[in-house]
Amino acid sequence: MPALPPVIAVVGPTASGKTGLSIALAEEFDAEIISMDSALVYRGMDVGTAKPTMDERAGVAHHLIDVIDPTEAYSAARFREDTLRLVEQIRTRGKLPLIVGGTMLYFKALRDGLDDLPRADPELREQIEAEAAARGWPALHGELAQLDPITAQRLQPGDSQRIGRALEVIRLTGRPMSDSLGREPEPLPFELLSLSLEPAERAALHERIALRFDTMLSSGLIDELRGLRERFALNPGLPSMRCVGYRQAWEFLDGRIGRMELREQGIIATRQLAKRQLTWLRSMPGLTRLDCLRADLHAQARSATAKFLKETS
RNA sequence: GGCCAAGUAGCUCAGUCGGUAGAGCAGAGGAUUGAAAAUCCUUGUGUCGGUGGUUCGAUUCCGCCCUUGGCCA
Repeated sequence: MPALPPVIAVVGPTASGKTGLSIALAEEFDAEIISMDSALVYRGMDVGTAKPTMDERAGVAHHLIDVIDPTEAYSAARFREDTLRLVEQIRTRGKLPLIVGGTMLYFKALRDGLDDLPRADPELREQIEAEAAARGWPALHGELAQLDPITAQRLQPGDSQRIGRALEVIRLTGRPMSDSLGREPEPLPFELLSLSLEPAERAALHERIALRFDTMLSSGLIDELRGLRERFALNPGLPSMRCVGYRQAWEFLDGRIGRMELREQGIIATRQLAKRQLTWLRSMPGLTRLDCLRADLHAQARSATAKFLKETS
């Protein structure tokens, strides 16, 4: 049976060195990079997302960066569609697809697929949001318990996002969300090597996170957000403005917190993000785990990649 | 040097009319199906600054000492 074409993924928590490693791998193996990052999709959000610079992108093609405005929303489903299409296109050009990022829901959606559910409906979401503001999320959770007891049971009464989504699905389809879940996952049309960058010492990652956030502040994170607020009709509830760093900078620009709190809370939020990403990674099977703190990380990644390409050719 | 206040969890603090203490934040663990850098759940033993005294028993009352603020010299 013919071997499936190879694709490489580089995943890991924030500040684990994905960008640097992926560009090195792309140059060595003639790859194009597909960004798997829910924050890099936003045009104009460069500093606070640690987006690869124009220099870094000059030598290696990057995809799924700067694809929407900060007023818009992307999704796991769109990522999966876009990525499957891009993998095909990149292979047509004779290049290696290299998927890089830290948005683990997107990664799961890519690997396992998604069930057949309706896409988000902004107006309906607004409506549900308004109901929640009036009655509280526990009340909507109670309503969900009537309409979709299976889903309601696995959700906490305060889990606004999932309760809202479950109600949205019912109102759009007339059927409970639980009816549509749990089909057999379809296999990916390619062979995937997943390199997972995980720090042996969490404290060392925390150090990097603090240093990087200070760099973001001195590189103009606040000015960047100020400019975005002038160019776009933004509000703090938008997915883009809930991104780590931007949320805190927003509070700072509104005068609700000072510079010290901005720094402290930004670093804390980044650490908590990294922790959630690591929780995802620990639960995921089939990853090739590398210690992102080791000096020979690139060499290890290179040799794992070369071995994989040899096996799949 | 004198007076006053404060020293309790990594941080900010509450509290014990004397029976060895608990919140928020941080940290840690977990969940995760079209907003996911989101959203949510679980998790708190620490010489209660030190040392003497009173007491059956002191983190709590008293003395002294130390540290940090403030005021006065």
